[in-house]
Amino acid sequence: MYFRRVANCCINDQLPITKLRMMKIATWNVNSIRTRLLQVVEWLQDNPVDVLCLQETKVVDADFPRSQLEAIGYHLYISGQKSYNGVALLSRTPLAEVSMGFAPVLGVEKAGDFDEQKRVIAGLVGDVRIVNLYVPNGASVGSEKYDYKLRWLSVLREYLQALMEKQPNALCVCGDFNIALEDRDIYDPKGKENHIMASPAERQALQEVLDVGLADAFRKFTTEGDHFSWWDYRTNAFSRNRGWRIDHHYLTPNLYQQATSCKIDISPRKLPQPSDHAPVIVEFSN
DNA sequence: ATGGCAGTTCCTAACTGA
Repeated sequence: MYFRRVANCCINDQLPITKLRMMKIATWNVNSIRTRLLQVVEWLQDNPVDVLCLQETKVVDADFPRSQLEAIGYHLYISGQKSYNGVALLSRTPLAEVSMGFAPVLGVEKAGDFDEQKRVIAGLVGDVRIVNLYVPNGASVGSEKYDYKLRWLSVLREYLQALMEKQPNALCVCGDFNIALEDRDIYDPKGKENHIMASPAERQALQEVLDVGLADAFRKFTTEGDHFSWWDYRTNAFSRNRGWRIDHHYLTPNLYQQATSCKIDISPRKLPQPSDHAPVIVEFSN
């Protein structure tokens, strides 16, 4: 019901079957779209996903490198700023109801100043609403930015709650969350209790977001640790697989049920001049 | 304990990231 049924057809004019409709949604923090453009183009040619959610584009909308991405068949929806943050949705079909920031859903008063940083873009593909997020990093536990991160997550919870109440679509909330929710999401969780991305208050804040009714697509298929989506550029962290799983797809139950795989593609992380994050792809079938 | 590396701009120094 969340995908268009493509066609009913018959085998030997007897058995009507319905063709399955597949859909792939990927998320990738590219750490500057201008620096990573060729890698993104080549990755999309090898992995023609329906929607790619980008974070940390680091460019104002007027300077976003559109043409090469449009040339390979993607519609672009972008919300960027100078130097920092910035999110984008790339879709093979036009998206409906595209919105940037919290204000279109929460109103300007509740959104406050949180939309000054470009971290939220959402749109509707078929009956699936995709929310693409770049959650604040938080610097260090106890810092002013850490407090901002916690307050931002509180606003996010209200935003998602409102989205689900207004229009109960199938919801895919994905992006760079800058939080490893569980110890198995970190290469070595020992001594990380006071570490940014692993502190109890951050995890609790994210859990409260998920409590609106979202589940981790990756953990439907993979329970063990040692699967990561981000590796520090320093100290050869990638070659030693000292990583963190901080890029996620969180799904409402209807969509969670339809998920058939969720995989991290580490191959772009091996390239020269890589992003420090790897793309993560979830696949659905109805 | 500290810094390691990378991207951007206020560009050869300072900032942010995670």
